[in-house]
Amino acid sequence: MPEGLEAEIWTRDAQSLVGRTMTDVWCDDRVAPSGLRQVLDGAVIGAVRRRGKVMLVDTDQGTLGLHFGMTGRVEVDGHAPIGRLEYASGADRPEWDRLRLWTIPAHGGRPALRMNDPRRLGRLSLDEDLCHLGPDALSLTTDELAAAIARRTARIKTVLLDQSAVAGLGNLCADEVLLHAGIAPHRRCDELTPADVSEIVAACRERLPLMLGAGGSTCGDLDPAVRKEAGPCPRDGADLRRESIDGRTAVWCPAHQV
DNA sequence: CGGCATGTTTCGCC
DNA sequence: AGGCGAAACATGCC
Repeated sequence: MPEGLEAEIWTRDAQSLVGRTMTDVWCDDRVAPSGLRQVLDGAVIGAVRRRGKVMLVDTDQGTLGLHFGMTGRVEVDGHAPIGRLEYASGADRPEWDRLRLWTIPAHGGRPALRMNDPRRLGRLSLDEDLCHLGPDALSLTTDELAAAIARRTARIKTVLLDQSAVAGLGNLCADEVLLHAGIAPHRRCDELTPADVSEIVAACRERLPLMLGAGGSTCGDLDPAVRKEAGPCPRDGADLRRESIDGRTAVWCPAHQV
């Protein structure tokens, strides 16, 4: 589930934590840097923000970073802003918790911030250098994308998923953007025209805010059911194609994505 | 049981 | 040096 859109939704929800003091921090040491708890204990939260797919909690003692991997999710004050999960049939077992963070003021006895991640591909970081991340997909400009794909020869979808090229896009959003841009996912970057680049940026600006408002990366035209069935294209009714491109499942319409 | 999964990191090869 | 592409990672689900 977690792409940049989910990180944005959780980040917005966690704004309620700003100004609070961390009174207790617990984490799964297998996914956290050593010393994380000691550093953050007693820290005051100054801001909660997002860079690409990463949620960042700024404190007066350091910045905590939350990477969600394939299956990470967040709960704030016992409330999950994204309740329905595509994965794990909604299961949320305590042993999958990777972070529990209590604060003052508190909201009942529950952690103010909790990350749960069944597959444990997610990570926690402290004062991580994120300078390698490219421009954010939600505010992407034509110049930025043109610069990101310049001198690159890989498939456009693969580059859209490269966080150092564009930050925030995951497999679902990349397919959605290309569907609306009318660009086939296997097209090579060096054969895209300026008009193609503009179409991709326009699709980002049009689709990503809509999906964000609708609930995230699973709320596009290519929702999980459509992806699985690979039935008719939601735009023109042609049969969707489902294939692996550079190790990721791509769903696209061979009729209008050229 | 085999295969697949919304992500990143690592490694060999240009 | 840095891009490309495949494999590995960890674990649950269909």
